[in-house]
Amino acid sequence: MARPSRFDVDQLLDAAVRLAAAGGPPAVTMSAVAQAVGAPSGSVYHRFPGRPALLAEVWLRTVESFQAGYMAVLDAESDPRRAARAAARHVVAWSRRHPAEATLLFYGAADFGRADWSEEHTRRADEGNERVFASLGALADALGATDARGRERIALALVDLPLTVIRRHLRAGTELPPYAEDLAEECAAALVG
Amino acid sequence: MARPSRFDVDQLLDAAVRLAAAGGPPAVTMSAVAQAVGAPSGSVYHRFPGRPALLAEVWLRTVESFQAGYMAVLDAESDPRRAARAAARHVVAWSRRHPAEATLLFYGAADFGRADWSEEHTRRADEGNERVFASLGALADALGATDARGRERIALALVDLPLTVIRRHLRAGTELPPYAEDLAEECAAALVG
DNA sequence: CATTAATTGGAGAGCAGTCTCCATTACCCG
DNA sequence: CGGGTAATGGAGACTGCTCTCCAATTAATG
Repeated sequence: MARPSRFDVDQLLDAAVRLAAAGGPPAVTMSAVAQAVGAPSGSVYHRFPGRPALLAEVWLRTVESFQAGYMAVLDAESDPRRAARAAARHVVAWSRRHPAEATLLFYGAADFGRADWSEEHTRRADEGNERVFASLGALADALGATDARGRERIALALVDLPLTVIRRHLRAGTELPPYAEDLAEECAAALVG
Repeated sequence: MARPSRFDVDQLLDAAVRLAAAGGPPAVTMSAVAQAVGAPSGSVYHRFPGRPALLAEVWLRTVESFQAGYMAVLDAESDPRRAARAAARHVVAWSRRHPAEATLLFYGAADFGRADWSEEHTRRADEGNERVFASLGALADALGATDARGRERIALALVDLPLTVIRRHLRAGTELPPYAEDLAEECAAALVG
């Protein structure tokens, strides 16, 4: 029906992810993305109404991809202790497979301009978080963690700590060692008790 | 000898810390700092040769203040297990006392424009890190952690994990609960073994 | 009181990035 | 083969930030 597109949304988002991983969210400028794929800036504005929308999509696509895999792992295992270990491993394995995307996770939605997002984008972000929060809460119950402190300890063990293992190496610029998955799993197990 | 200054370095850095905590490093513009203290932009350039130097000083003053207190705690206690617990507690206690500064720790030197820093600033950053790394290495030895993996686990327990406890709440916007110090200490103990 | 030196105060040049606008291009369909 | 449609390609207005420059101000000093 019309002229075929040379630049599709995912191609632009991929470039944006690379830029963000290399230089942080501020490096994701409309012109930089355009230049990265060899397009004029007008083409970027054809796909995204503005920079806030582009940043929101970069963030949401990354986080939702991470969360989808994470929750799949949580739900696949019925024994809570084994689910906990698998979850911790998964975080590291996912980051190993998606290094640029993992880098983005160490920023927050705020760094991607959440304040300027559309209501729709904000809602998507909140819903994703709530879903993970709910799954994690159910697992915490199964593990006998009843109060806020116990739940926090579970969240630390299954999400934050594995991510931190990655972060140490990204920060230092050293390569992720082969034992990273084991380390995350064994630390998670130690914290879950 | 001369006209007295209305705006001193620390006053400008304090404002910069507040801006960075609220809006991330990109929010620390020369004009924003000037406006925050009620000065014209020229006055900021009188104290700092440019934005890279300002960002470097903001980062280094914060990190060095954190590291000084941290190493004092590590050195004050000779029993390694007690030192470990005290260190974890200290990270949380320091962050509670310095919420804005703690927020900055979740960025990296790269986000504060390390690539544009002077050689002097880069050196200061590296030296601080090496000192902490050395102290932590000594403690790891005392705890019987010999290989890279064991050392990494110690670092996770004594630095990254306590910081992560803070980060969860800063991200979510919830207040730091009173049990945070205990939680960090008990998690660190569990990881140190 | 005049000199001197450090500092303020602010105007504005230059630049980078966002976003608008619209002519042009290329494909699909009847 | 020509009309309709979706996309490109790029020029340029506008905005906000960095940084320069220099006159005006203020206090200590001899």
